Amino acid sequence: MKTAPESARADAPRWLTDEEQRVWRSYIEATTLLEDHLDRQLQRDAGMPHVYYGLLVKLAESPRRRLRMTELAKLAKITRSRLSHAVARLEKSGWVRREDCPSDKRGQFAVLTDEGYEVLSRHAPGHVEAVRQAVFDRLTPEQQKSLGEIMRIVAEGLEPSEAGADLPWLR
Amino acid sequence: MKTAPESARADAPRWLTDEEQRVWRSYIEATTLLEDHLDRQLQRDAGMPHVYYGLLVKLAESPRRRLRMTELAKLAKITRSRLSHAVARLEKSGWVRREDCPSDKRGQFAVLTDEGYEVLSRHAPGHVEAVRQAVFDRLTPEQQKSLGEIMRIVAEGLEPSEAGADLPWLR
DNA sequence: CCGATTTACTTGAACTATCAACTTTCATGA
DNA sequence: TCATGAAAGTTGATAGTTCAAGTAAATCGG
Repeated sequence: MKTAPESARADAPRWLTDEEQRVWRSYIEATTLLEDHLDRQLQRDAGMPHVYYGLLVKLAESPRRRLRMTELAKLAKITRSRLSHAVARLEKSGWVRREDCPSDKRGQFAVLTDEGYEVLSRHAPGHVEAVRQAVFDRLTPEQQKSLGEIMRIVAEGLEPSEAGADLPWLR
Repeated sequence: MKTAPESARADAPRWLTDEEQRVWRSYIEATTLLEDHLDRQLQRDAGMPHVYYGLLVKLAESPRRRLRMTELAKLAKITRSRLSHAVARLEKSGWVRREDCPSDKRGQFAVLTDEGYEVLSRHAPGHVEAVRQAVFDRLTPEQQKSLGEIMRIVAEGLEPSEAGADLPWLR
């Protein structure tokens, strides 16, 4: 009778097959190259890294162009600490401003300034073009669909709070 | 007769459709969460970020466990500058050592030390397990195959030197 | 109402990344 | 042989990220 591999840590590691390795390497290469590419594109054209651009986008899409810090951090999938630093820098650039939350004195809103909105509008075309050229223009519609499904699955699996992943008795 | 959109910069931006946007957002979320996840896992367990782990892997796979700096940088898809700093840190940790290249006095080899190899062996199981849980365990074989193809295409499209992308007369 | 937690957010230090500038060596072609 | 330019790699300054620890306000359980 075999022991069920409850604690994989101790068991023989489930190595990747050759094919899985090829997939994984391609993943690493593509994501590294792409993130670098977009970072450079945006840094050069808009003067900010890709993540910061993403923050402005989230704000622009939000009612009254504002979001609570924690909310923004969740949407952008970054830590609150990282966001604090990022917003500090975006504030210095004049693209975001902070506002106190009236209902919760601990709370802060990050608000997209007009200048921030302007920067976004000005550089959005160049950015989507870069994304298109790097990704969508190269993939068939089926591949695009597939990519969406796959990334959705992976993202969901890693979503912080994994709904009690380490608290199995709560499931 | 319509003008061909040769210089997309000036034309109406080719915005992403709603579906394309969803795909793109999922991509961003998945890659952000995954890279963070693996960084934390490796930082906690092995004391180094994911990229550095990748460097050790490349070295371990190479003959005599060594690579020229430029070669390693190319394989890992990072700049030589970044690599210089990274190797300096890995040297400090005792996992890599530099060696002069006899045939080219400008050249340097990065060599994986025994200690480096040991660290790698020790933490590889935990790392593949993390990759499995986050990615392969969640995808069907078809999805895995599809992911490989897609990432290969994207990576190739971004490969530095794009084989004369800006030298169209050479194509 | 009060003490204990939790939540919201910030801070500073240590670390990593980027960019441009620099040194050294190699290759090329008069 | 010599000058010129390219290649290999490093460096230092600046910017961004992480982690642990911190403050202050809200909430929860008696």
